[in-house]
Amino acid sequence: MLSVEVCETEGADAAAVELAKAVMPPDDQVVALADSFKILSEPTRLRLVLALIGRELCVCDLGEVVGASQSAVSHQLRVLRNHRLVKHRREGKKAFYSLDDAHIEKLIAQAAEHIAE
Amino acid sequence: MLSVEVCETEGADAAAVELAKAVMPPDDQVVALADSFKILSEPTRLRLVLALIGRELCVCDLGEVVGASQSAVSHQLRVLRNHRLVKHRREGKKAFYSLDDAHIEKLIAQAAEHIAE
DNA sequence: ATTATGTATGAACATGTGTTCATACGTCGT
DNA sequence: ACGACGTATGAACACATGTTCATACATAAT
Repeated sequence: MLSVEVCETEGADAAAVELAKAVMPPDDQVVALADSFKILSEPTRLRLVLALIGRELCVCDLGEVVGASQSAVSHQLRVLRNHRLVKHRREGKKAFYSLDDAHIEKLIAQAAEHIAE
Repeated sequence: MLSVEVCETEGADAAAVELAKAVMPPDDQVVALADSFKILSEPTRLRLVLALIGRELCVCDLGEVVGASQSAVSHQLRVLRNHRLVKHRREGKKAFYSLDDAHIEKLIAQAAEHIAE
């Protein structure tokens, strides 16, 4: 049976190991979960999301709010877009972005509590 | 006054920009928040945390559960330790790790909801 | 003391990723 | 059609980071 090397000592809590293995989500779910966290793990992207809480902003304005270049903002917005965190609407030359995921704000609030420790 | 280049058009919603700037948390808080997310953004670390929910495991057993080498596990455990996400207890040759942050499980649960989309 | 097991750590390496630069695309006004 | 402004995108570059390898440290047994 597939089994990585375990502690040679039988002292290793085999029962706990089996339980942990049983509860561990499948690979793709873990990766997907990690990806979700990764999106908010970059200051620029996190600022973009924070800036969009409660309002709608165009790319140019987002650049000023988060203090990043137009190109950097556009690149990161694409990442957020691909992960369905934001949506955009075109009005003339401008593109207005807004949040597209209701869970995000809760997630951030939850993490903020963790920070407060 | 400090002000990055804004859209030349006055069409840019100046009021929204000011509001967004006002609400934006200070730099160090944003970075700290991003760091929190970053910790859980790597599959191996996330698996370690998931494995430790509800139980205590030694380094060796953790290696088997998450499917990583002893060295990799130890390195990542140090990261989790430095951020106070896990604590460890020594018993003989073994080092038993357990979660040290009550918020984590809620954070993960919250993110899991986001995944379900 | 010496050996064996479990864990920790530093260096090297490979990889992923965020920014900048240059440029292309789209829309509006003239 | 042409120019100006806002936005998007690809390539290159710099940098952060996760893994492996080798090795050191700690504890227990002989």
